[in-house]
Amino acid sequence: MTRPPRRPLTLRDVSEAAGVSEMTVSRVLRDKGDVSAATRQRVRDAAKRLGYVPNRIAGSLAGGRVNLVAVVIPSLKNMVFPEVLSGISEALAGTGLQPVVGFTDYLPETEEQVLYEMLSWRPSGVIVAGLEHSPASRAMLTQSGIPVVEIMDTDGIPIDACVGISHRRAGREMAEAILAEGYRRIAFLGTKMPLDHRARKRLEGFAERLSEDGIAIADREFYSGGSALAKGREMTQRLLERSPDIDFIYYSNDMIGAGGLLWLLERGVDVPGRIGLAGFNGVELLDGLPRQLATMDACRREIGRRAAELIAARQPGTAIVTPERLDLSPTIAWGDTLRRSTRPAKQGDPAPA
Amino acid sequence: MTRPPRRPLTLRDVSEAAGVSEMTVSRVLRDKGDVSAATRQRVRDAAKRLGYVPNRIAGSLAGGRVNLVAVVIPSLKNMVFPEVLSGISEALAGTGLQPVVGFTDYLPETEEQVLYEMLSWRPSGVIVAGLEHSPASRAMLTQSGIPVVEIMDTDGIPIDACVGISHRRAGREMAEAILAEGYRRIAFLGTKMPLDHRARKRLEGFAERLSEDGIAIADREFYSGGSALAKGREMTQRLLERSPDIDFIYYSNDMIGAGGLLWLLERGVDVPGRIGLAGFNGVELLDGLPRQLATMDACRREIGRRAAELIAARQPGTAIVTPERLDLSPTIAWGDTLRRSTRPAKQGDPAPA
DNA sequence: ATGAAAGCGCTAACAG
DNA sequence: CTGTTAGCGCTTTCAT
Repeated sequence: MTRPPRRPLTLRDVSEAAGVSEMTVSRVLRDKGDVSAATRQRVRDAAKRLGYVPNRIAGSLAGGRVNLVAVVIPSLKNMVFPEVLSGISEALAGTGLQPVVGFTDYLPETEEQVLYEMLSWRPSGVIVAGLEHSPASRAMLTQSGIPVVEIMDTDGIPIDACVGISHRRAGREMAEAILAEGYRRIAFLGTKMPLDHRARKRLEGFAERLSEDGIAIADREFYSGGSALAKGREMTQRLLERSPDIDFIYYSNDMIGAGGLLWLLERGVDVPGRIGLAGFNGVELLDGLPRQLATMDACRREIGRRAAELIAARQPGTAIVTPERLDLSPTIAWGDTLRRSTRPAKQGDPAPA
Repeated sequence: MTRPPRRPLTLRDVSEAAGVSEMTVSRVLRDKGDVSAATRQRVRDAAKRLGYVPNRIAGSLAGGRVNLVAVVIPSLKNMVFPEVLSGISEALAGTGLQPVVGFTDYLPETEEQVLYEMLSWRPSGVIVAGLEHSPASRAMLTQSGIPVVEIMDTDGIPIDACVGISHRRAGREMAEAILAEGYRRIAFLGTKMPLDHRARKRLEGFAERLSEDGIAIADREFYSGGSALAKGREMTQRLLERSPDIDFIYYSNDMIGAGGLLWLLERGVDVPGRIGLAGFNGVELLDGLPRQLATMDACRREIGRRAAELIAARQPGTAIVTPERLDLSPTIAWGDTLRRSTRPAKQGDPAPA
């Protein structure tokens, strides 16, 4: 490929083509200040004809305003984040603000670099996943002087503002529901992520609530990498071979939960009679499995939306007062794998074991 | 929340704190030019102590270089794009380039706006999904004078360079395989997306190959929105009620294919004996289903990686010659739902119908 | 309603 | 090795 390296067009080119000052062109292109309809038209035509695209680098430097919002998340592999991003993107559409995304891979050090990188563009706001940051990251965010919204989690003290759910409470509530349905030999299967603070907090809240009823987690196992569905199968199998008397499995996400569910159904195990299951996230993706896995919505899209709205509301000129903490309340989706109470048999149910 | 609006620090602040010229600070911070170890240390300390974050807006304007790569994709809802993005992100890590993502929602007009928006930041390259663009978008990209890589699709003429697969050929090859296995009453189920050119091209190639054997698509149906797994179930059911003699269903994506597969297995239908199935994309997510759906890898991650590498290779200073067309060759993953030839029975197989 | 002048904060290019 | 001088392309401010 060889294309002639053209000098990018500048305001001056348009100004010459339209026969007006650069200033007037600038005014027309930004709809700022009074310009006669005739001039406006000439300028618009010239700009379009030349294919002029303004240089925001220069514009931002001069104007002191940047229409960028930094979004810092761990990864796109974890299905929750694409949805959060969609929410952000949706809410930002029409505000003139644009998301810029960076990934941390759950590494505090990478987060630090990414934040530095993004802040160096002087964005109008930052949305960052989680409340746990390195001291250097905290310092940068605090110093930045722009709105900072920490998302996903509300168990902790936000630097500036936060939008999310309490994962500790989410774990507690699921434990509560499980106990209420009479399960007692309860196991946990999850990701091995020392740095996934939200999964950790869920497990902590979960274990805490169980212990209040004098119950300990009967068995547990952690995994990393690979297809979650397949992992869910394997782990469930190993778990039940090791601890055959387990009557409930709490999974740290819906995908491994679905894997476990499929494995159990294939073996004709009575779910939720003999064994109950629950996951976490409420991934819509799984609607359509033979049975609906019990889960809890992580409010992903709404978190994204609200965080973005918060940033937008804090732009200079907007006098809206915004909360510094938005604690959303996910509710349990009971599905077909948690409630023990009898229900009409469904077509496709395997015979009880 | 009320934080004191601080004046952001500038090079001058660091320069004064360290007792050297702004230029020297600039050199240290960019590791450019020779600076004595002692001075370097003093500058580094001062910058860190003050919490200085350079202003790239100014830097880019002065230096004429922007470390941003614009990535323009339809949406994150379609699972393929998070993976493409991951590939891009991976390949860009370490090059000093940073992806900036924009979404088009499959709308040419939105694409136009997003491109305009992104080009106004004078990025060092553009990665954009698809080969179909509005005339205005084409003009902008051509004018931009920066490397443009169109991804996902190679059926068409790239503006500058492209990386992807031929969806037409993908459709043909799947048709070929299906015919080779002896299926003859073949249906198509897919998304109703007049603007998803890749799905369209797959279907075209597919139908074309069938017709070469004198076979027409026996039935077809399109959907939009909702959970793909559930849609796959519904559509498969309706299809088979309407056309009970169908012996193969080609799905436009793996998720609806998986829905169909689950529905058929629940009913004890012999797959792939009585009816064969195939999807598209090769989503790893589904590894762990009772049967592995036949599919074709869309090379998502690799497309992202190669596109990013191409952009990186075209940066000024890099003299690497890059191809203008990279046509990846996806291969059929036969799974358990396409090959009719007898195979050892697997545990969990339903009895033949 | 339009134009002219003065930077925004940084880096390229040149001096020393 | 370090400093000085000009801008980068736009917007702000002040004239006209």
